[in-house]
Amino acid sequence: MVAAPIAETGPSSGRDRILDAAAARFAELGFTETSLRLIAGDVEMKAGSLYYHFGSKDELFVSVLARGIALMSDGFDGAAQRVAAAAEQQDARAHLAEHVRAHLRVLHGNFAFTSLHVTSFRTAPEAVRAAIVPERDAYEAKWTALLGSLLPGRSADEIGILRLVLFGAINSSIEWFDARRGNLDDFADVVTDQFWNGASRPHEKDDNDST
Amino acid sequence: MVAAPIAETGPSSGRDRILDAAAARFAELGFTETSLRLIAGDVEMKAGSLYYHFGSKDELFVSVLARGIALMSDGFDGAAQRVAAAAEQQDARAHLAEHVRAHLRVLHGNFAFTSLHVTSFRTAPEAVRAAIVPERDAYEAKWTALLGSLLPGRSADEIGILRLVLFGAINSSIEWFDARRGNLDDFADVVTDQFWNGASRPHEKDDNDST
DNA sequence: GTCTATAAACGGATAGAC
DNA sequence: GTCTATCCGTTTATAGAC
Repeated sequence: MVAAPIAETGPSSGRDRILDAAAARFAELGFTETSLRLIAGDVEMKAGSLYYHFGSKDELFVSVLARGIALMSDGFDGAAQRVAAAAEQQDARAHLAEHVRAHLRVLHGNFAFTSLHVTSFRTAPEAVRAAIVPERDAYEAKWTALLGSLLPGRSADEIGILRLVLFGAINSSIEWFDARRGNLDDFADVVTDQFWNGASRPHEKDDNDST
Repeated sequence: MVAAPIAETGPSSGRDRILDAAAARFAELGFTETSLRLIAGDVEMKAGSLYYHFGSKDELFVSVLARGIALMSDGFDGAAQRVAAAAEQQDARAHLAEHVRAHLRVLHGNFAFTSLHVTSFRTAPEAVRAAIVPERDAYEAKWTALLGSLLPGRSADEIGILRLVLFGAINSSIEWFDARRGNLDDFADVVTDQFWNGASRPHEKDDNDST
């Protein structure tokens, strides 16, 4: 599945413009603090008009979250392809680094759609959570499988906890990382090194950067 | 400063009962989704009566957040005292483990007051954030100083990022850790080992547990 | 200290004109 | 496809009785 199909009506159709504006406001203010009147104002429409494109505020939010997951999932698959296509066989650390870079690039490169999964998912209406949980589970399963293959000595329980710890470390960066002040790939390398080698070992720079 | 002074009017005065109920609801539903009517109902009062104890909803939320930080800060100081009083001089890893355990124990042991700092701080009203930022900074500074002393080879920038990565890994546990299914001190040990030694090294159990 | 009553504003959602 | 107008519920906060 591809995350960004061009809509039939063109690149910036009414529906997509609403989706972009909604994502930006949800990311900025949270779900409940964002009113439909505010989103409508951002695309120079009236609140009632949104209901031609979306059935409810919940449905609009689900659409935004679904797009966020689709982008993350595509990013993971792209990283897996680059690893498979690498001329020299990569070691485990380089393999992990490729995926951490991909995750962080998509996360920060589509902030409005992806950050909501970190900040607003827990307090979202139950119906919203239920609608998006399967897609989230599928993405998390990719990571669990990856870590399991990279750390063959660990039990399934340990892999599960390590994934949560890694996600906590990486995803919390949306609350503080500022792309104008730091380089995202550099941060990805620091996190990978910390996770893989530990903070007590001197940091070795990863030169296997892909662009 | 002590975090839990007994109020003049007794252990469960009106004000403290409101504070406890508010914290529980804020943690469960978030700031905006929690109405004053709901909090009042939990303590068998009417919404208007809350204004005798608190000037506004914002002020009530700030009081909850401030108590959360005070508890975390006291927990850190307690860990520091245990380290200083240890008969044998502890190594860096054991020193870190003591503080990670203390942080996690206070975090999960006072969930209603502390989890809000992880889940609801970012979307809180600007006035609320401004009021609580100094206390948060002071707690973070304790950790920055600790990590700096434990990792003398690292630059201040690196220490800052490592603290954020560690906080992300630890604090995100409030979204998934269930004390009924897992042992919190065991998790603290896993996180400490992962942070200090890295996931690629076999896990060595820490026997220096304090009770 | 707690209550009732109410002000004033804002929310999601719908109906029907154009 | 978008607008206007409106319904109806909920919110924080205040005023004054008890």
